Amino acid sequence: MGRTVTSASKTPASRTASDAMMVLPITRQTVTHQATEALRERILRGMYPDDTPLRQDALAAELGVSRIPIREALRQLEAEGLVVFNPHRGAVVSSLSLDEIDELFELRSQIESDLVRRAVSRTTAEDVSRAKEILKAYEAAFRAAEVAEWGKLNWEFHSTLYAPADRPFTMAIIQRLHQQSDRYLRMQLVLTHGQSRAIDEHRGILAAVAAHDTKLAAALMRQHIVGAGRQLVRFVSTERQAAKNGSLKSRRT
Amino acid sequence: MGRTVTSASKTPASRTASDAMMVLPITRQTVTHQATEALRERILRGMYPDDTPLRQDALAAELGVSRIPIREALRQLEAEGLVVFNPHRGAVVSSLSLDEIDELFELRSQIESDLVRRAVSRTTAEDVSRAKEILKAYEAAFRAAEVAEWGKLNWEFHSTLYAPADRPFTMAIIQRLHQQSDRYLRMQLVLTHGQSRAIDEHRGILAAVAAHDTKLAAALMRQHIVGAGRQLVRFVSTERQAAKNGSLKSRRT
DNA sequence: AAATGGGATATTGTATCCAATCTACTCGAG
DNA sequence: CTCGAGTAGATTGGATACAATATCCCATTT
Repeated sequence: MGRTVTSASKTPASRTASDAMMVLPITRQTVTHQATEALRERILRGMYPDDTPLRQDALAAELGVSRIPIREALRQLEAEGLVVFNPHRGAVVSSLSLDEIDELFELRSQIESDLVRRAVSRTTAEDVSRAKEILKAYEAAFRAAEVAEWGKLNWEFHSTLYAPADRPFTMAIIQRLHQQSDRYLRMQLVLTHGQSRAIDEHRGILAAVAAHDTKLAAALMRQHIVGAGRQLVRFVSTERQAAKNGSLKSRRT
Repeated sequence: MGRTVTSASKTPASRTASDAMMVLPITRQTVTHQATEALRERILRGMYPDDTPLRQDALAAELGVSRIPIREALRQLEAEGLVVFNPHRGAVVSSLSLDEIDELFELRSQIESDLVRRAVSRTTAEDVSRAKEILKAYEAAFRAAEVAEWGKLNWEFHSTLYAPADRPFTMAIIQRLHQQSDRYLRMQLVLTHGQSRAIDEHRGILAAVAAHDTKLAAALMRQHIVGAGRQLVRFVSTERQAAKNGSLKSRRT
């Protein structure tokens, strides 16, 4: 019974090394696919902040392709919830309200704590050591505030813990929710320079999983996500308040 | 605080009446949008069964448009999980394995029972009477095996119960999961001519909601979904076994 | 001075056309 | 007779070109 790791199937440790060897044999990537990945990456990295209008011509020129693959990519990202289309007016990067961010994290905590619960009993020593490896890289990226790496590694850590549950369908959904939350978490990470309880919490969760303490692992995971959500809502709240005041001030000049 | 009903915002009772008046003023629908809806509808109705290859030329001719809007529609449906793309080989209607169907319903039961739990205390008498109206139409469609109506009404009933929870984000996700499950439930509905406990179960759930019995409502909802999932897995299992035997026999000739 | 209307401009939406790739079939060699 | 190479047809992927729509500015009017 093979476990599905939902597109995060690259082994995390040897990723940089294997990429060149894995990808070269299959240069069979369609331009639309590449455009989708490029745009998703840029949105997630915060290169295009919330509510940025996404001009098809500009994106096409930037990526060196025509508008057709851009449009198809935007459609896909729309369905992923990263952009919003307005007929004849173009697409903009989607923006979550505070309520939606709150809801997002509550939903995540519910689903992901359940995933851990299902996974723990099936988790092998190998799984744990893999998670440990990822966690090491994660902490480095976290401290260095390397937002690009951080997001990937955060997902890899979580998904490694969930993988033994063997729930590909649920994983795909959770991965999208992670995408959405990471957009804002990264922002917070950059501006707070890594002030967070995330590292300790991750270690605690991993320890509980390694000890096969199902209840504890699930509870810690829930707390971890709920806590991160609360913290993030506060952060975004003050950020937006500041931005609003700033725009008011500048409008007044 | 307005409740979001996630695109099912048409009031169900006056739908047929209001459609003509509501839609005519804004004929501003893009062809891509119409194509997306048309194709989604057809897949959900079972007009294109699982694994049907979706030829862009054929679809374009059928809808009387060029291939561009078709391709964009297919991209969107891909992100919704209804079709799968193979580079340079075209799109096919996606197919769920038995394990995935099982997982789908377990996930639904988890999320939806939680939604009911949150909703009950805020449910008004008006909400209940609306649900009652929908249920009436639902039962009629169910008995008549009008698959097209049935699916919509089933979702409307469920979403009406969940709406007071005020969880737009979760609702959007659940709506997609409903889409996936309905594809198979409809098949079952047609072939079993409405043999199901669904009607009684819906009434029971609504009664519990009306009585503001949170625990009972949530428990019944969970049972309803889990039960439907189990029944469906059995049904699809035998269906596929039969299909396989049939194809074996025909291959032997 | 404010509001309204018209037109220029920018941007998106769709169709047509060409290139790249896959599939299936034929033909020939072993 | 089987297997493989090669070629023809079909189909998708992508670019260019054109049409439809929205936005913005400015003139004109009240």
